[in-house]
Amino acid sequence: MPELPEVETVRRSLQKILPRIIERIYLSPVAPVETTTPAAIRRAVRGSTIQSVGRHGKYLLFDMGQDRSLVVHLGMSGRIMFLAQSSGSREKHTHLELQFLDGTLLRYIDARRFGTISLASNHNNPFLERIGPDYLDRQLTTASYVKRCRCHPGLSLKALLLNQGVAAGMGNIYACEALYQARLDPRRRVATVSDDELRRLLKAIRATLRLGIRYGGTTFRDYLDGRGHRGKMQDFLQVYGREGRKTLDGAGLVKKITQQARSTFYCPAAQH
DNA sequence: GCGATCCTGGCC
DNA sequence: GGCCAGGATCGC
Repeated sequence: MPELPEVETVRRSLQKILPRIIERIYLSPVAPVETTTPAAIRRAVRGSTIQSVGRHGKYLLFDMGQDRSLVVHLGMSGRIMFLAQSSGSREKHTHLELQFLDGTLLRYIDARRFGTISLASNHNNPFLERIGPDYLDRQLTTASYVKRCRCHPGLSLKALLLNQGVAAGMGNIYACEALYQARLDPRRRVATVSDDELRRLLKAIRATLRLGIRYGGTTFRDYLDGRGHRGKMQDFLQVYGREGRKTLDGAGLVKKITQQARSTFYCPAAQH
C-alpha cells in the first residue's frame, strides 16, 4: 500500500514525537521478522532510545543509537500508529508494539504481513544493500539515473519504475502518475527511450512524489499516517483508478492494462 | 522478463 | 465464490 510519499508522511508524523525511551516491547507470534530473530529484536530494543526516524525508499529506519536501527517496511497493508496512552486492547493484526517510558505507544499493524520488521546497523543493512538510491536523494543525478536505467534495456518503463534496484520508492500508483506526467507510454522498453526522455521521466517522478508528500499521501482504504490522518492525494490523481473515464485534467480517456500481473492506468492519447 | 506466490479483507 | 488490492521475492 504505502509508497514513498506515504512512508515519508508517516516518517514526518513520527519524527515529531521523538525522541522517546522504549520500556517494553510486544511482538506477535506471527510478526513478519526477517534476517534476524524476535529475541534479537527484543534484546536490541528494550531500554534503548529511539532518537529519530529515517527513510530510504519505502523502508523506515528507527535510529536507536549505538549504530543500531529498527527497520520497518509497511508492505501492502502495514500501518503505524502512535498512541498518547494505552487504550483498551490492540487492534487485530498488531505485530509490534513499543511502549515508551512515559506510557505512550507505537503500534505496527499489518493484516497481510507482506511487511518486514528487522534490525540493521549503518554498515550492515541487508535491505538497503539490495535497493538503489532513494528517488528524492540529491546524490541521484540525472546522469547517474540514466546510467542505471541503461542497465535494464529490456524492461518496460512501468517495470523500470517498480524495480527498487534502479532507484527506490516508486510503487504502482505513483509509477502510473509519473509516466502520465512525463507523457511516456508505460509499455515502452527502456532500450527504445532516449536519454532526454529518461531525464524527463526522472523530473516527472520527483515532481509526482513531492506532490504526493505535499498532500500527505494517497488514502484509498487503510492508509493513515502515524497520527491517524488520511492523505489527500487521491483527489489529484490523473490516471490511477480512472479506467474508462477521462484523465483528471481532461486530456483523454484512461485505459487499464496488466503489466507484471499488476494494473497499469494510462492515457493512450497523451502518452507515447 | 514474467507469472506465481506469500496473506487477509473488502467488494461484486 | 471469485477477484482485486498501495509490495517484493523466487523460480522458470
